[in-house]
Amino acid sequence: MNGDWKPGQRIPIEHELADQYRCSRMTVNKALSALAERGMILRRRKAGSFVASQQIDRTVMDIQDISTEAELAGHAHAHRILKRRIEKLDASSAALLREKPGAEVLRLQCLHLVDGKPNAIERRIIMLDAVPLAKDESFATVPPAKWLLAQVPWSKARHIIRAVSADPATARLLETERGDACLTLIRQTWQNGRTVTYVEITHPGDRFQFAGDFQPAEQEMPDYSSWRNAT
Amino acid sequence: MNGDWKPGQRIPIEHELADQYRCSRMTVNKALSALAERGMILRRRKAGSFVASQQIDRTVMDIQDISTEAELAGHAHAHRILKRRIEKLDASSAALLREKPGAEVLRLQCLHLVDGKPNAIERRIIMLDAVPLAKDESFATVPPAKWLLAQVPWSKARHIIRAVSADPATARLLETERGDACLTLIRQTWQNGRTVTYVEITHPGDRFQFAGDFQPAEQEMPDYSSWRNAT
DNA sequence: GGCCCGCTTTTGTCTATACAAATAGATATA
DNA sequence: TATATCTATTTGTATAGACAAAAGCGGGCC
Repeated sequence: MNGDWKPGQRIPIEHELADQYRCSRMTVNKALSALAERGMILRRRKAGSFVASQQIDRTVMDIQDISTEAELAGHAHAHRILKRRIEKLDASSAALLREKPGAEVLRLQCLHLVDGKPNAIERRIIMLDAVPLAKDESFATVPPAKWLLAQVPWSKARHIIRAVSADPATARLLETERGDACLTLIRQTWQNGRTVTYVEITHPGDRFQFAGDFQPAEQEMPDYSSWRNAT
Repeated sequence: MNGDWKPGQRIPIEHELADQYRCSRMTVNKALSALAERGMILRRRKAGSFVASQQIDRTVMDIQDISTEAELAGHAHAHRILKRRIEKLDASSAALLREKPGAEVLRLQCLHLVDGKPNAIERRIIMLDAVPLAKDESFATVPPAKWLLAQVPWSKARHIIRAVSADPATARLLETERGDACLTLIRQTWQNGRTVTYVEITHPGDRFQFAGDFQPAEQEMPDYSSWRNAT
């Protein structure tokens, strides 16, 4: 439809729309459900469907594994494991992960190089009760993210994007100046409610950014047009 | 459907699945279509459905207008217009917007305060041919983002998230140290293929982050929490 | 070989019907 | 007045059946 309804306004019930556009209620329902999933309208049983106020900007970002991303873009990727240690989860890390301390974890630190230049530092915690196989994996050839994706199908993820100033160690590894702005992606993934891994990936701010596009409905929904010129 | 299929593998055709799970093909189709929409599987007519090989991490981020976000979180929001000037689009800005130079634009600079503390600097360009009404708007009471959303329903948006070091002017306005890491969100919105506005919003890195969650398929998320008062 | 043309498989979508689930609003009750 | 209960409305979901659209496959033909 071409903007003929205003935000907050209630739209006709499915049965009326079905009559109006001479199609079945199932068809209307499918179209409206799609709109609802994209946040264009809000629906409640018995109350009806309402045009959402267009204040939320929902952006879909494809956040990929570094090595995959580099390969797709035609760049060479390499990584070096800087630290690899099995230990008990300490209190501060446990709080970060919202897990209880004492669990056996594998702690990794890893430098990623794209076209020979340092591109990211990866600091990762792997819960060994969720991924016991990681105990015997060196990660020398396959980067941790790739290995984990192949091993464990995650079922939920949480992302945080932050800007931080490079501390001395980070600056040295990323070959940038101490204090320079860095972009940090924090990701925690779960499977069946259990934490699989928690990772902080820090990129030099002058060599990295996140991008996302979004088109709200209309273009991608040809369902719409079939309402108009219905038989 | 609990992880019993591997990437690249073909999954049974809809009719077989319907038989296997004792449900109608429509139900299977709906489920598989949902998986396809989330990128979990790939489907081709006559060829079949395949488990997607590359696990792309797709994250949905709700990037809101600052004032709206602050209000929702129960914080006080205020803004001050620092600059407001009508000018012709210069060459460097034109390149940034991928528009041709010379177009008449409104250039705004605006400081956002949350609970009295500086939270963001907004540097915005509004294309006046797309939004002629902006020429007579002072933006003193309604922040530009809110005003634009009410005026122009955007149809496409592009986002970039960057980390940058605060330059002296930015640092002074945000009451932070020069060189401190800042998180910059760049957003360009279009309507019917024409640029409406381009904005860079710079937050102090120690006071701001972006967060996003994602659950792939399976359990749907009933998202009625963000219910808004409908008229 | 290479090209064109149907055949067939598989997904895509619509229809009509049915019943379930949530809940706004009305009604009864304390 | 406030609270509990009922009811009617609206969305949510499932079903079987039908046909459309894309595309892989093979046959026939040059």
